Amino acid sequence: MSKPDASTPRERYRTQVREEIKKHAWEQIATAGASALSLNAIAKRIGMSGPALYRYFANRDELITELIRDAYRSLADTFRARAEAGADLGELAQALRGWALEDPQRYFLVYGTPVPGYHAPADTTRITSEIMAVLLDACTAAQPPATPPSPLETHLEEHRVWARQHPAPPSALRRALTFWSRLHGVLSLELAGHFDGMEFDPSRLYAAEAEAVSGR
Amino acid sequence: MSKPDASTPRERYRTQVREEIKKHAWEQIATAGASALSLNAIAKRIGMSGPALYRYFANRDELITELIRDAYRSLADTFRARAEAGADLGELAQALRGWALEDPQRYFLVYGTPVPGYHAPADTTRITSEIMAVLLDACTAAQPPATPPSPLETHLEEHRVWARQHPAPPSALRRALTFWSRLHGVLSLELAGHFDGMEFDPSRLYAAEAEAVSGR
DNA sequence: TCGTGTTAGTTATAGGTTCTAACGCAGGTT
DNA sequence: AACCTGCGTTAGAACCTATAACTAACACGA
Repeated sequence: MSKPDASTPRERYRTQVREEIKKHAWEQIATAGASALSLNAIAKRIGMSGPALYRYFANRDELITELIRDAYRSLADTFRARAEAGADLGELAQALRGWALEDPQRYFLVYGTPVPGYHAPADTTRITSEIMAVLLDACTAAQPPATPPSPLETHLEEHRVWARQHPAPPSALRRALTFWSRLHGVLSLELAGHFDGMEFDPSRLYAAEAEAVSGR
Repeated sequence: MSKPDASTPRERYRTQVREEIKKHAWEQIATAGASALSLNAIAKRIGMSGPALYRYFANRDELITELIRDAYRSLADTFRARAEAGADLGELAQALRGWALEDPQRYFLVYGTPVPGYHAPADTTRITSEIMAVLLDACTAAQPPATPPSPLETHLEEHRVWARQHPAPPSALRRALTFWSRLHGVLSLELAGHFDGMEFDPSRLYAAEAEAVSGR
């Protein structure tokens, strides 16, 4: 699915088993959440006994880290694909929602409650900045009507290291952040079921926020 | 803290122990998150052996449910207190942020990743609608410049059961929802550490969103 | 004051988890 | 063909939730 399956048959077998483990892990996460992920249960379903799994993942955390990495990778891929197809901010917003609804637990794995001790490995930041780059592209393309920069925008202009070398104007920096935070706001409340009792349609709220953030 | 401690000394002792259990549970959650909450560890720290704790809480879920209820109660109380002190939307936003930063894990317990099987008990919805009522009051007070209702606003007007009997105009319904979702968006990203690498000040973004949602 | 029922605590136990250790064995490597 | 690397096994330690059975202390009515 990702690596070109190198050299030795040993390695090929190894990555194949790793992939199968991850597949079952995703199924388990989708139904019961990440906290209920059991290495034992996965091993048994694959057909091998408990500890064998530790040949492939050092521990539970490493498996989850791998899943998080894959989730980020998946989001970055769909984002980039849509962007290369010429998507504007509104379409990116829709892509984000589609990706989230496709597998809510995957969304929560990335954007949900973090476990206090855990720190993401360095290479996930590379993926997140890839996502951010796509977003900044789209925000820069969405030409804003020239207005005097807000205090927030000047602050962002002074702290723009997170945008790497991207030549986005301050208004685009602000727009990217609000895109992210507003859409995540609606999405996470919806996926967490906080709109459940209420009878309105969350997609309408999402659409309104997406429109507001795409520049009227 | 809540109940007036009724009748018998047995009951008083009982609620006292329950309260101590919850106190230790909160400490544990604050440092290691809700998923790492261990009844055994709590019992030992209190000075009694494991299973004794089951006299006070039927199981782990019931304890966590109780904590969630308390968290909701706490948020509703601070919200209502500020509202009764004449706070407008901007001050409510600040109160929300203060409450969240005070104990991030408490915030996540309420607004974080839900466990798939879990369903909140009926009486928490009463608390949430109390919070919503305060919010709707403030949104109605923030007199919007009369504009033609957006599609979202007419949709909300047609599905306003979640607002109970509150006489908020459609624009206030929309404002309450965006208040909630936008502020939650910034807050949850910040608390989850997604802004960590970036060097800008999240409180500035929050302030900007709070201002935008309070009606310029 | 003396039973009697309730309740809080105990230990023992069952079944679950992650993860380590020690071992056999087969397949790939040389 | 012989080696040896590495996969999978079982055993077991140290946790966890939760139940069962039992004891001790307390509350209260006769």
